[in-house]
Amino acid sequence: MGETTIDDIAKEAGVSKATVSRVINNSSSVAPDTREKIQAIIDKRHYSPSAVARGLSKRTSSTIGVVVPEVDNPFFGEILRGVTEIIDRNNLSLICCNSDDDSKKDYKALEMLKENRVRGLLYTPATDYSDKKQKKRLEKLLNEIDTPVVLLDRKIGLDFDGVYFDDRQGIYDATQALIKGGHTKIGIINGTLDRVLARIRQDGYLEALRDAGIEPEERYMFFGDFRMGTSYKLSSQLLSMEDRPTAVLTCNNRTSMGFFKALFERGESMPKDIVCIGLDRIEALELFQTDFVYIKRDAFKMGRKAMELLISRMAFPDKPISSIILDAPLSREDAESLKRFKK
Amino acid sequence: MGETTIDDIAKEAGVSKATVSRVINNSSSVAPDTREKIQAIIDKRHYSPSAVARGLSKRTSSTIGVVVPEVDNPFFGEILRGVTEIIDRNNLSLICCNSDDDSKKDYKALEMLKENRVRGLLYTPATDYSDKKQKKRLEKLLNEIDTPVVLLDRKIGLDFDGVYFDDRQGIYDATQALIKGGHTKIGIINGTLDRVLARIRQDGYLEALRDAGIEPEERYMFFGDFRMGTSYKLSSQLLSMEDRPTAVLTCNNRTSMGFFKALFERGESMPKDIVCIGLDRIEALELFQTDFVYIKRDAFKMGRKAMELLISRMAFPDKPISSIILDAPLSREDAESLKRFKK
DNA sequence: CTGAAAGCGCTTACAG
DNA sequence: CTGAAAGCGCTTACAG
Repeated sequence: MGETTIDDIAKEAGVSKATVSRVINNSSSVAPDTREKIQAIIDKRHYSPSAVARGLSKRTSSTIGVVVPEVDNPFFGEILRGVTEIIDRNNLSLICCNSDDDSKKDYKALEMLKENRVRGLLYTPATDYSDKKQKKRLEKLLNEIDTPVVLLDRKIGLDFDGVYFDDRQGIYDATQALIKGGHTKIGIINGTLDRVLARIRQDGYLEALRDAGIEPEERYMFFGDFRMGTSYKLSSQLLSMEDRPTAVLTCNNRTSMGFFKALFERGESMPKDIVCIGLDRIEALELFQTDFVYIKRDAFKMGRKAMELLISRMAFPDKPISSIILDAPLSREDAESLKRFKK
Repeated sequence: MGETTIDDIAKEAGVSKATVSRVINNSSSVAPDTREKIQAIIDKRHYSPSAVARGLSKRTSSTIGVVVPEVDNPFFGEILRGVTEIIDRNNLSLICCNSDDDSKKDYKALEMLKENRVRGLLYTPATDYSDKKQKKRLEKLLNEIDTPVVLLDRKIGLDFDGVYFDDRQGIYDATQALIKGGHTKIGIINGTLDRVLARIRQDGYLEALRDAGIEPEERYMFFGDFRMGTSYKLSSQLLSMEDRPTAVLTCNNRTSMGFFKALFERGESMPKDIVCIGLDRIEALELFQTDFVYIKRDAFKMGRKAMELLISRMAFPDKPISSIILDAPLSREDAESLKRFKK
């Protein structure tokens, strides 16, 4: 029988579809009794207007696009939960893309979102697009989408709104806490420095060392790719060094996992044999490793903030570009906990 | 300047928009040189046709709807990764909804998907809709959406395609493995039995006990809600029983977490003090609890299979309804591992 | 308060 | 091989 359309309703009610449209949208005034009659028919037939027809007609859509690099990483899962909460509250809908940290898929997702004429875009770039040509191309594409965009978690030096964590400060504080605990040989398992995420973290680490008058040692710095397997290998190397660090920073949740795997495999434990501060919570780890201190990033909040920023941008297209920086504090800052860092 | 439309391209090329449409869609033949000319203009202007206008015109869309109860649960994260993989491969797009296991949000999501005239629907019901009236209402809504639907992970007794895990068999096997290890007092931390997910698991448990001639003991059965906090409480109760079980089944990943939290808090360990088989992997747990045996469900595969089933349903609307049952084997079945279950 | 008409950006028979 | 025209299901000035 096909979907019921506004025409069907209009006919059954004996009015024009303009009038039906008015009651649907509660726009200009409609005589109370015709409104009721129309509403009754709508209810009876469970009619709901086509969002796509409406979108075309109004030249605007109510769908938001989001692209994340790893849907199955709890960090992004939390972000998505935050995003969907605000989406729901505003009667929007969400087209969700997974880029798998692959720039090809990233482009493809963006193209798709462009075709879908999304009303706004939440975007976590798959890579840094540090190559100038690539960046130009990305910028062009983003502009073609011609809709507000809010960057998520990863800066790429383009002029868009964004929500980020203060990872630099987080790592700085962590490093400092370790130093205060008496450590001077502090290792770091990071990503390669051509990724801005890694550079920022490295900066926090180096700065804290220098501020404490400690000369950074290159052999204590390990650069991988934020994946567990790589971190596992690097951590094994680190742990078997002759003159190894007494404390280690692991720069994301996957990296921490790799580190602990390597550590436990050696029959060592924390903080007895070595101390570690990680970036991001690892829930299951807390079951037994109750004194794991980590840099706490509230991804749920990031999702909410980003979506709110997007909505505000949609409302005020001309307001100045803004970046929201969320803090990334240590999960514990009480003296009690920090004492455990003592060498 | 507004988005470029098919009209702009047509004018610049000096042809009708019908012809432009033909080159975009590669439909009927177009003279090679006009095709090239048009394509050049399209490329130059980075034109891509509006999916919404096309959808309206073709009376069909290329977007799929998905509703999951917890975006931030790794289990559903994996499912989404599987889904997006097939989505990408078929040039579809995904509208993603999070129901938070709340039937109000569930309805709302479905309504929204209906308005968006999705081409197909992957649906994990928030609740069982076991109330007859509720179920009728849900069925009606699902039918109004008037599009193929594939149920994910949760059966609700409606006549749709679906992909499920064989949890009953999984729990059966787990129970049997414990029995073979000499256990007769086997506890279970399950969800309330008005949820079909819990009933199925309970069935597997009871059946295995009976098949072994063991009389099920009510006091060893605990019914919560599949959340960690609840499981923690129930597990604490179980662990402090006078005549407590020597082995326990935990019926999802959150439940296992709650169990281990309670266990470790008591300073007990596994398998020394008690044995546990869980449902679903807990990656971080493997860092130290390397002998945790669990019922393995490949959520990534479930996502892929479900999306493939949906596509095949879209292609063959009249084929008979089918359910795909994915197996849920023990993570280890070697004698070596199972030996650890020995009482 | 209400309707006729134009328009949103496409596709697709139908002619030629 | 190509174009004019109708239509997809809505919304929105414009009249009345």
